[in-house]
Amino acid sequence: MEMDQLVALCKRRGFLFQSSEIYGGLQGFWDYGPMGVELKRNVREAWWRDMVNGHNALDVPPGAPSTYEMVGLDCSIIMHPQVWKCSGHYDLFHDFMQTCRQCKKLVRADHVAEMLKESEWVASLGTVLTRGPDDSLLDIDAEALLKWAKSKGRKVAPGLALVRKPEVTLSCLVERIASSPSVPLGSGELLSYIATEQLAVTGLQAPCPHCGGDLTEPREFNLMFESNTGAVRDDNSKVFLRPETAQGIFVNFKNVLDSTRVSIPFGVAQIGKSFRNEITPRNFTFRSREFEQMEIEFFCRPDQSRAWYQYWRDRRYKWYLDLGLAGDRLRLRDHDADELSHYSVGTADIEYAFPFLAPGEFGELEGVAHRGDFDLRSHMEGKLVRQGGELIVEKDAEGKPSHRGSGKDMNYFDDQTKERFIPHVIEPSAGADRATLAFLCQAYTEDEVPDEGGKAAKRVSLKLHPRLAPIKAAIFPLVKKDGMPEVAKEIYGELKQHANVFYDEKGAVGRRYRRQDEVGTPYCITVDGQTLTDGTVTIRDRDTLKQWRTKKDDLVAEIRERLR
RNA sequence: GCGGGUGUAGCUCAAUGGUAGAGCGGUAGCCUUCCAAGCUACUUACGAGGGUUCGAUUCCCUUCACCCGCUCCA
Repeated sequence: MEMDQLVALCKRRGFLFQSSEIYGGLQGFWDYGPMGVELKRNVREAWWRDMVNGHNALDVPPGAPSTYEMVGLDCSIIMHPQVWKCSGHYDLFHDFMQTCRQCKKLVRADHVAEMLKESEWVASLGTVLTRGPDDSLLDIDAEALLKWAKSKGRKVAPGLALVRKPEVTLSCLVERIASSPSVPLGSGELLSYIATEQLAVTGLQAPCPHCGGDLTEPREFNLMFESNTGAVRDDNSKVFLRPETAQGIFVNFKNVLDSTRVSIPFGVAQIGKSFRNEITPRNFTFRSREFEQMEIEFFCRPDQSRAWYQYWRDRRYKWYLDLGLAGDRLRLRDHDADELSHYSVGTADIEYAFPFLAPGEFGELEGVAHRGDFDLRSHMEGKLVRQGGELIVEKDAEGKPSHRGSGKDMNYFDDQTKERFIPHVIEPSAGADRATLAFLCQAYTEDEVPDEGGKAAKRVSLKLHPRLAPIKAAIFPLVKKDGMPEVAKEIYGELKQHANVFYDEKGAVGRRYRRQDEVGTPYCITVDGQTLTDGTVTIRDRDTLKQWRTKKDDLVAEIRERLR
């Protein structure tokens, strides 16, 4: 399936529109149409029902170490700025980036020095320099540099000023050495000199690790949306739209404990919007700047956390399978150790092979992370960093915490064992929009069905799970006469009390079937001549096209059964 | 943020420096007894702003959005 076809169908049938479309659209923002809003609501409700509401706290679910409780929360989108400072988002999401003016590549400012050490062209340059034991430069051989620039350098560092304008660049370097011969020239300074084309105009410039070209000044790419509270806009009034829903759960940990009588192990669930000012929103709704998360923070004893991690990882994977994502397009991938976040002991991604990705590539639907006690401790003690194997409070130059925590005690007291500890956290964090998109991609089907004359005709249908389908059933009179519409309308009124059903009497019945196929309606109920004599109707299955007769009085029970 | 490509009706696609067409769709009606039938009528577009020009959808500039690559991100 080509993504274009799905995008076209989504627009045509009212699943997804570009935000603010009449004004040309806004990158990274999307609107759900009348069909889309039902679909996404069904995704959310399936999740809430399966994870929270419908969870039986008295039974041990398959694969779970024990029984557990589940409750929900709905937290504000804008929270105290200190929340994001302690969580690490404030520092992490303030990346400074530099662009190479020659090769146009984008690099993180704080990675440049490290990347230069590993750069191919720097290594090549190193072969013509003489170094002392402490890596300082002993001698600058202008002849050798020039020779390198005109041969090897031309290949590995085409953007380097020394390569593009060797004489000009070298003369600046020579002048520098002549003017202050007592100050030794470090290798970093040398790299800057040979990367600088017009010293007088631009000053020294940092070289690009890729091509040696000159980098722009570091510019801030803040991934958190900012706003201000109150009338005065200054640094003190600055607030952020949450980049994840999780922190609302952590900061309410004590409130939940004190108000609900839950005891460990238990999970707190939340569904809500989050915002990230992504540099490059791409791939339909997959990477949006405003998106909805479905997150669980599951609190447990540290010694049981691995078992719970395993449980949630498998439980969440199965959830997608049960709702129709194909096993060969869905995978559960454990992160490599070097890929893990600074706080995580283990993380697995649930990924789907979206059609916009290259063959063999997968996109993340959900991350299931073992977060240890990182989050609760962060809000208790202040922003944490890993040092050796330990998490310690990050300190500034004066030795004070760089971001002070709340100071509130996040310990849990176990009445059974009389132990006091900070619970460990398992976090299954799912994207509602990504799940919705995956279900749409999976459901999109083109097949051939015989038309009126018996010839094969192309059909587009959405083979959505009945729980997810926006419209659960459509009710048609076969023709618009002989009292059929009256009976059909009666059935519609009856069913509408139980499910989102749709009535249609316009045009040929085949056309009405096709229209429902395109929005994924699993069942079509048709009132025909026989209905008027024996009270039965036909039910037509979207995927098999099979039809069978049911007494119209049994319809409510049958449809409800089929929608479970 | 950079480079390349693309923007004409709800969708797919034409034509044009001088009144923008079609197919499909949608709406209404007729007809129609099970998979997009037929007939009639109606409906709807040059992404936005500026410039050149007597006149711009067409040429130029800017901008916005989408696609591909870089980069980033989960």
